[in-house]
Amino acid sequence: MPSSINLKVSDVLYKMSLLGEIEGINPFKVRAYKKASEVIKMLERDISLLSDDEILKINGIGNNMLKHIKDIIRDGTFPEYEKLLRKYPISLLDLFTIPGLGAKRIKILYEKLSIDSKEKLYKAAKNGDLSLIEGFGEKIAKNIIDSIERGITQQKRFLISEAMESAKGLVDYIRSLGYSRVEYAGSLRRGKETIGDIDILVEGNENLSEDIVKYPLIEKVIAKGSTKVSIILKNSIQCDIRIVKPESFGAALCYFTGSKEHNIALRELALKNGFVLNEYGLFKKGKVDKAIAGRSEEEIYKALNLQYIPPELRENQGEIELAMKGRIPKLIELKDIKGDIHCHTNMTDGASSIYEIVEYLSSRYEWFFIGDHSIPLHFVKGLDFRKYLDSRNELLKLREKFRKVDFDRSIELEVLKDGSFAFGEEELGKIALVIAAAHTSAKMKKEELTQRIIKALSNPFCDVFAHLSQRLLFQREELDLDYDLVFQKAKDFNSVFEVNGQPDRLDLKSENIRKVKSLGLKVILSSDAHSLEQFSYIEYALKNARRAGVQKEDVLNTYSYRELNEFFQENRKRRMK
DNA sequence: GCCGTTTTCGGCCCGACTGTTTTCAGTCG
Repeated sequence: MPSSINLKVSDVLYKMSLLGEIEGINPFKVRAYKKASEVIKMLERDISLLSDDEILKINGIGNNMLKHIKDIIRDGTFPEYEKLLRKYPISLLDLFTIPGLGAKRIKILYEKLSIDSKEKLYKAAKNGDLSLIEGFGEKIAKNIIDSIERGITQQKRFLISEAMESAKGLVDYIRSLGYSRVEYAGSLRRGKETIGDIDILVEGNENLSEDIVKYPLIEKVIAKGSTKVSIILKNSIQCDIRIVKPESFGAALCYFTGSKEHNIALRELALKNGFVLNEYGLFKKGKVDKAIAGRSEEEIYKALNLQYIPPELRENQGEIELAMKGRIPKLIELKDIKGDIHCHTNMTDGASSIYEIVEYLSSRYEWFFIGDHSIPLHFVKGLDFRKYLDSRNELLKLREKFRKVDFDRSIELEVLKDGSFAFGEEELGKIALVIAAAHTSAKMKKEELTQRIIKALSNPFCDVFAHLSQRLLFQREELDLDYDLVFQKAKDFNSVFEVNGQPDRLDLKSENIRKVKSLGLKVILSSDAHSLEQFSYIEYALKNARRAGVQKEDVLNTYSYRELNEFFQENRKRRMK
């Protein structure tokens, strides 16, 4: 996980890049600051603990940047940055969040009208002061007013589920117009935790733009050309639709899937090999009329002598080097998943009855476990042991009727403040699958909290540990735990961590899944469904796991029902010794 | 400011769209 010092360094370098842009320094310097900011943000290890040599090994960081970084770690700033801060107010950077405003225009606004905040900008636009400046016409002023009034900024991000729903709606609409090849790209396709905007690719012709802007859920059309339409939907998600020809579809899909860093690395590799790569195809240098590849992504990677790289791995985090050596892992796929372990019925905070869930899942999976919260979570009617047993017996009776599928009752068992479980040992032995989780007392000291979790993991009956970090995206920070210590101890207990697919949880997050995998531990994916529709959320857990490079054999959902139960029984026995 | 199977200097991804113009700069992804 990025340490707070990494985020600080990354933030200062990013601000430096923006101020540098305003100042008008060499654009490649700007890019260097941005790139350094980016890689440090993604860095897993605490940069202040790395040696100079180790830092210099990071791609995008040279001697000058190293010096800046060390200054920032020590002083929180560095001389070149200070110099620009004396010249421009930091509040100027807020203006970058307004679409259509970049460094050049921001500088002019500041120098000519002393505008250094959204408030001043808004007033000036309303008063018509902007028209005093050459190059600022009516439309720009209107756009500024519009954006500020509606709070449309470029930094807003969305849960993947919200973005996916919007994307599917639009894709269906375009298909209904008679276009058959329509795909979403961008961070949605890469399965990122949160999504900034939606990218959609359509094989079609220029007539399509006219039809697209008739989509009823559009709030605003930003741009409309023959190959690109940009819109903002009513739920304020921006959506870029690209219209491409069949011979370019693969190249465009690759290009618009990104990430940007992956693309740049691919293009640089292409150049080294005497090719030019763009969204239309892969071309021999100087012969841009005839593409070597472009119809499919596979074609392009192959022509670059690379193994195919799944979208989830395209972050320029070493995947290109792996692909050169043919060592891209075969990632787990949806079809490998045989069952789910974690959901909620209407006995606690779910929407459906046990029967409805069995009926729904019996046609989808080979096996499944139906869970529920335990005491002492009274606010969601958590089950006591008696209720667990009774409802389990009710469930098991349904085996008669649903013979083709295996199922049993799990429980999301509360980890108490001292790390013990809400049920005693004798009771625990009678529970088919224990999913330990903490929902309360998060405000403990880091050391105490860490010990609490470790104690829970050491319990012989801790079959699975659910949503470890307790984060809720956009709402709640992750627990302040010593994660490395927790994972280290987890190795001793052969613990299994859940990868929760609720779009606001996605917990473990992919960085932590990677760590757990590297220790040789298994994970288990879950939907944590609270309604029938939410069982599909396991796909978000899957995406998260794929981004961590997880393979079929790392994931217990790929086991048969028998193998799975044997695994857990083995684990319990071993821990009791 | 970074980087090197063409390089320690001279490159650095590149095309689409908008707005304000009259041939293009700025922004964006």
